Amino acid sequence: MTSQAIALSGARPAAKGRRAPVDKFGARRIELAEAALATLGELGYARTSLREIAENTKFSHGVFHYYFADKNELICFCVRHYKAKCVARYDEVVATARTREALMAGFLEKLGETIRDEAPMHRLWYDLRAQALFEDAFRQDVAAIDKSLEAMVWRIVSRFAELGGKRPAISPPALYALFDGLFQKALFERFAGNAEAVADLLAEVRRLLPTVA
Amino acid sequence: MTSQAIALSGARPAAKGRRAPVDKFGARRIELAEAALATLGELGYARTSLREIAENTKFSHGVFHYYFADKNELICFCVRHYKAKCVARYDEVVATARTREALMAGFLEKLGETIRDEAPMHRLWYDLRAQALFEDAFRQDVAAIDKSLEAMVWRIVSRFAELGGKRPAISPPALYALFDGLFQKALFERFAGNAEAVADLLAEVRRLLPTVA
DNA sequence: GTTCTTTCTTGACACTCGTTCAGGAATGTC
DNA sequence: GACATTCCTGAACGAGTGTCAAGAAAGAAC
Repeated sequence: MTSQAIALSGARPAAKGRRAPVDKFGARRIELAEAALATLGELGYARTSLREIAENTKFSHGVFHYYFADKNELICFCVRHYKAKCVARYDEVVATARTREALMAGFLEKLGETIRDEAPMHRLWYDLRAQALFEDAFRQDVAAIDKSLEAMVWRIVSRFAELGGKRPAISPPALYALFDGLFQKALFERFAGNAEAVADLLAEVRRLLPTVA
Repeated sequence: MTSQAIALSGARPAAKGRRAPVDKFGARRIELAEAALATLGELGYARTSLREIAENTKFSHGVFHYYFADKNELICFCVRHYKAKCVARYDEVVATARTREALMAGFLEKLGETIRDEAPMHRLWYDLRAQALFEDAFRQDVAAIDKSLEAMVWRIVSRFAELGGKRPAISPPALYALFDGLFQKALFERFAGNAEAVADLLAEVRRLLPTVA
């Protein structure tokens, strides 16, 4: 449900008599968003035009204006959609792991997977977060996503502490700052061509986790 | 000298017989960069055009192309220039402080000052760092700045530990990740209108510093 | 004062952008 | 079948972009 908390919102502009049974409109929005994510992750917010998004798609660029009020709404929807799926994945690890070791292993695995396979999505997120420092339109969505990520990290570490009969030795914001900072660094180095970036990140986290919980 | 390490570079395109005595060219570059920083910090990388930069200036927009190869070089130069000054300021605190308490106080003071008075500069830096995830042209400069910031934080905390007869309990990358993450969060909240953001940051750092060194 | 170089202004060029909208295609409903 | 609604296309618009080049202005050298 945490993953849903940041996923919904952004209903259609003037939905008057829309039937709920099968939400074709919502489904198409998601389809378009997932198609847009590929281009956005490749070029970033500023360099991506709706025309370019549409070109990597079977649709024309006009469709995007039919389903989204403007470019900003599209991008917010995309990132929110992606990050919600991310959070859900980590939460599954927390729900499944029965021992400290299993949780550590599961966490590191997901971490490695996501930074390896979905690096473009993550850089889009950092791009959006930076834009939110300038543009009011992004702030609410970014704040919500950031909050959900902080909560997710806190759930992981809390559970890790619990499985060891301990308590986290650090505040939720500091914990998130730490992990997010390390993640950002690894992401940057990965794009800079450092092949060891992911391994270094995982090693650092493996070393750090037991010291904070 | 650390502040210089990231400040230089970017010589004039085809400097053939330029006299060194008084570097008018370099001085003008700095003057233009400092003027550009105001607009860049207000609008961010993507939304700022050279014409808009020039409008908040006594110069015309053509001058910027006379002194800088292109928009990217201008922006890199601006941010490098600003961050070099930042590092120098913190280093002065480290060099001056004679006790743990003095170092803590000096560090917190500079931290508060800079996030209060120079928030637009900092959001420009985070913007540039995000762009570097997409654009190769920024990567080298961003990596250099990031490295210099990590080293600066390490010098502060090392000295803090030393003054207490201890050693830092955390790796340089993790330390920087932690502080940078908290700073980013505070910056965001400040722009989102949270008046307590700066105070919260300082409180968190005050609590955290003795636990890591 | 004249000449040469450096510095700066101005206007134009060639694009790209988000957005709008008239109209056609597809789909659903009776 | 016909009609209504929803969905989608593609052209057009107006605004804005980085870059460049021609030449004016300022300064230095003699």
